Amino acid sequence: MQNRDAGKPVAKFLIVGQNSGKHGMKDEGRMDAVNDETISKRARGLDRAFEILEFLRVRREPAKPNEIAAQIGAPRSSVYELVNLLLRNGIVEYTGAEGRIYLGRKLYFLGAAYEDHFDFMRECDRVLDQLASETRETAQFCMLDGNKYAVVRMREGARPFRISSDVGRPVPIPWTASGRLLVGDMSDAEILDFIPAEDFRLPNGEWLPPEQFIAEVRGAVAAGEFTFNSIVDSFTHCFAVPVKAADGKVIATVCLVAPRDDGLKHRQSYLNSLKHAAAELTSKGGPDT
Amino acid sequence: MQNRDAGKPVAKFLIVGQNSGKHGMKDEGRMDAVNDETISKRARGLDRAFEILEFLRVRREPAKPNEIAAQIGAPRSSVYELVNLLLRNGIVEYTGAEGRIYLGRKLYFLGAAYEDHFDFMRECDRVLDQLASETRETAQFCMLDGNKYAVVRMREGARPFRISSDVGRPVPIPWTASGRLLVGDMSDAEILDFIPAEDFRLPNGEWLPPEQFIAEVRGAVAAGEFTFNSIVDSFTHCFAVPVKAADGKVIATVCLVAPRDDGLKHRQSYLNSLKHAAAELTSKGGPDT
DNA sequence: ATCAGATGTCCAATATAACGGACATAACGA
DNA sequence: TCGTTATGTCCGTTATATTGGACATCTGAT
Repeated sequence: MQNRDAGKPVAKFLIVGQNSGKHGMKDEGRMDAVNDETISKRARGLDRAFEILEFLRVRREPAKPNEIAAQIGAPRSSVYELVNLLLRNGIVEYTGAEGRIYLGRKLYFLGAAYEDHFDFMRECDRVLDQLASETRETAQFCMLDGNKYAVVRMREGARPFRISSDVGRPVPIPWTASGRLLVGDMSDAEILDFIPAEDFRLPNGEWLPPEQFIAEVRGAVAAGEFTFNSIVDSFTHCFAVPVKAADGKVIATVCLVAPRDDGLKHRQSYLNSLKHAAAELTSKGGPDT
Repeated sequence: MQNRDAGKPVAKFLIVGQNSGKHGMKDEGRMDAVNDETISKRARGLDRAFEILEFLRVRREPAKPNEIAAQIGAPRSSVYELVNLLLRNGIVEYTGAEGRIYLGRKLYFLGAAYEDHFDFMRECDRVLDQLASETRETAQFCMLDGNKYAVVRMREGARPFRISSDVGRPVPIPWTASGRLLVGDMSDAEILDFIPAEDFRLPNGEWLPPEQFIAEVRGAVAAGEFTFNSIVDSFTHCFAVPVKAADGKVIATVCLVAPRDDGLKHRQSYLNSLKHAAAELTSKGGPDT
């Protein structure tokens, strides 16, 4: 469906949230929204606000404040208050009918500024373009988003029926080929701690034993690639290779999503293209150091 | 410089923040950040947070928390606190060296979701593409952002030296051709109230008498177009025509930015293309009703 | 007509977020 | 060397933001 500007030129880079250990600012909390332990009574407005935005983002359609409150389990009065603040700031907007609201233009602008900042992303698009035209398959650039996998950038292939996915939609790591590479730098324990247990339950209901997943991770890292018939559907074959930062850490992946028969038929040539692409991105270095 | 995906396909629409009068939610505050009257002592965290994001956006490069505090005139301790919250949420990220921070990936995702939601934007890109290829000039889709003008979508022309502007950067309304159309629905008093007085000071230091501006507005609305040698530089000629919502209100403009000689030479044909483009967008209706 | 749920508004109580200012380093010139 | 500035941290005070709940409509179902 989607397909956000798999297009032409475009912006720049993307940093891993690696907090880089040293310079300043204590690393306190970590983790997503959830509190650490003692259930603190009142939630912070700012956190709630981003919960609302996140809710709208995954829902992908407008909602009424009342409904939002119910869905995210927040006090209605708080949500109304926050929604008003967000409206004032242009972060959310009234949409068409019925006081429903949705993500606002300001967010678009902020996102655009993010893109602009990173030269790497432009490079990334160039590489994806080339990949897609070489293989005629859908090419993607993927990263971790918290403890989920997400497509950051995508270029659809040149088929009559194109395969694509939502940019930015969080997907459980074990469901994806890239997932095998993106957690490659962690120890077994870290991986198990990092990935929510329920994410090993595949969309078809099957249970992927974490040990098996970890074994695949180790294999993928060693091989510098991972390919499989996707486990989220029945017709695609996925190819993923790592993109590494200067220090050798895996910061992203480049992927191809192909129909199964084509995937198997062109396996070697696809992998070659992919590795070439990843090498180009890797050499361009990571963050704007 | 920039040039965010003037590219191919892409997303959807864009709503005017028109608050549409009726349904629910009292319209309280209005306006940008600034308080209404009594200088309330403490600023709200959420507002401050977006002030920070906005600051980074216009600055267009990373900054240290300390510096941000100084620049936006906020207490340092507050800024440090907020920055930490934003970091936790992935809204801002550490960038390269020195605890500097910048807009984060999450914002990119939120912005992408905004785009996706609106079919109109896809249509818009199609129209801009066509405009740009017809005329070989830079084509833009512009709207108001609060009480400023902003380019929402852009397609660069096919010249060796291309003309472009930043997507989303706020520009004083009187500096732009589109500005003459975008405030066309307001009364004289409303216009003067809406546009900050200092925005009538042009970038070259000259003072544009508000009466003159208003006269131009009335003329532009009547003609359904506005063209002039840009007052922000010495080499461009700008063309703007309105895009209207179903109710006839001007919600946006489509523009061309051309070198002066070409602009004058092809004036009529450019205007024709532009009006055709605007008509297409207008007929596609506004918001996702 | 009646009822239950969904929706928006208002308000007082109190947990706490924003603030100012003190403190500790690091970086930098003179 | 020393003083000055830039930077990050910590903490007590207090203004206030968040919250629960009461209220008022509106809707649709029965």
